[in-house]
Amino acid sequence: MAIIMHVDLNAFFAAAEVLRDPSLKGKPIAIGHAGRSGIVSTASYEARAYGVHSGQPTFQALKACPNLILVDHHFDYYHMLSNSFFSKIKEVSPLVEMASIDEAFVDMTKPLSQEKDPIAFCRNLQFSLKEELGLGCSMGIAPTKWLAKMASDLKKPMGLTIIRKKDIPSVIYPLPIESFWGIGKKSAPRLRELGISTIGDFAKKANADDPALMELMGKFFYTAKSWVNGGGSNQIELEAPDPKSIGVSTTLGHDCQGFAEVYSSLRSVADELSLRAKRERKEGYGVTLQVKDTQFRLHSKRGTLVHSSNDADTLFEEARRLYEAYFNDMEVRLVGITLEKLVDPKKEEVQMSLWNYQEYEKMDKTKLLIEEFNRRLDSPSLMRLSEVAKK
DNA sequence: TCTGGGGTCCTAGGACCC
DNA sequence: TCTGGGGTCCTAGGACCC
Repeated sequence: MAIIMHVDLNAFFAAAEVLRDPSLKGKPIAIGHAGRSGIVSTASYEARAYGVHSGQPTFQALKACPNLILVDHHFDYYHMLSNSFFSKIKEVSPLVEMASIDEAFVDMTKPLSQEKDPIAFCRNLQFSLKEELGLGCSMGIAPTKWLAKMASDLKKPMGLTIIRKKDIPSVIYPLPIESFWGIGKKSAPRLRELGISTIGDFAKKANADDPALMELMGKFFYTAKSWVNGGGSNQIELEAPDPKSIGVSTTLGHDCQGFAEVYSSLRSVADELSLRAKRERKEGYGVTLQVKDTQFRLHSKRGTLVHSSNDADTLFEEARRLYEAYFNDMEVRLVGITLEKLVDPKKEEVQMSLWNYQEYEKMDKTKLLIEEFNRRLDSPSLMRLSEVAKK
């Protein structure tokens, strides 16, 4: 049987900021903008003690924790740290799947089969990640990816949880239905209406093929039913799949009505999208314009290009056409453009990517990463890029 | 001072064809 | 007097995740 490990970096963005600025250590911090539409993306454990949590508007977080230190995102730096994390994991097993910037699935079947004390082996890995990268993590070990993910969520921070198939009824079934990975805040209340308040309640009804439950969940019913019975994938996806879409959106400084008011924002969204598509070396045929109204409802309209493109003017003109045709009378708080039906453009000369992978793969030490990041922050090329993005 | 931004996948309904 | 029906492709919206 396969042994799958899920590794989840604890409060990753917050931990990364503490590494850059050790004076933040032990303090309540949150990553996010302080402005009108800022929300918390990650809070340190010190801040969580005050009730600060991700997804919370920053003004509410500040109300809950007046000493809260708000720190802006540094995504390029997080990606560099994340790469070091994955390199370190790959030293233990080459079968690593990047589940997100701060999560990995690892097939540990082979490395652990040779170990007398598998638990000590995993603890060692956990401590060396902490020591060498300065990043704490929680680990979940189980026969499937879903169970490993559920396991790593059980103990945080620095948890290590093992779930065997026979442990499912005692460990997983008592958990509230809200903790089911794959069931979110829309479905959970509907399941509760059916009398399902724990994962065990779900398993019981699912195994009886309860018609109301099947109707409610659609195709996902079969996947979820398999998961709670110890089934589901244990396959590690080594290659990141080709992206299916690339999108850029921005919340406006104030609600806007009419094309003239969103012109400059839409222009910078198109420019940023073009840059990103070019960096990924993708062109697309589908251009979707997205807007959010003042009631926070999302609307979208799609256009199709005759020739695939990632040209900023082409993307902008298509977005403008859609905006004027469908949204000119709407009061909007967000505009975005997504490029879809992606294709690889004809081979061009190899373009240097913004972050040279080879370069930071060599740098194992966090300190070097930080120095490199800070150096790049001051570099003129990056300044120019951020200027472009602002226009 | 109400509520981000990046994605993936699924579904319902319409257009179109035979 | 009643609404064929199956298949495919496309679009908009929505649920979910980090």
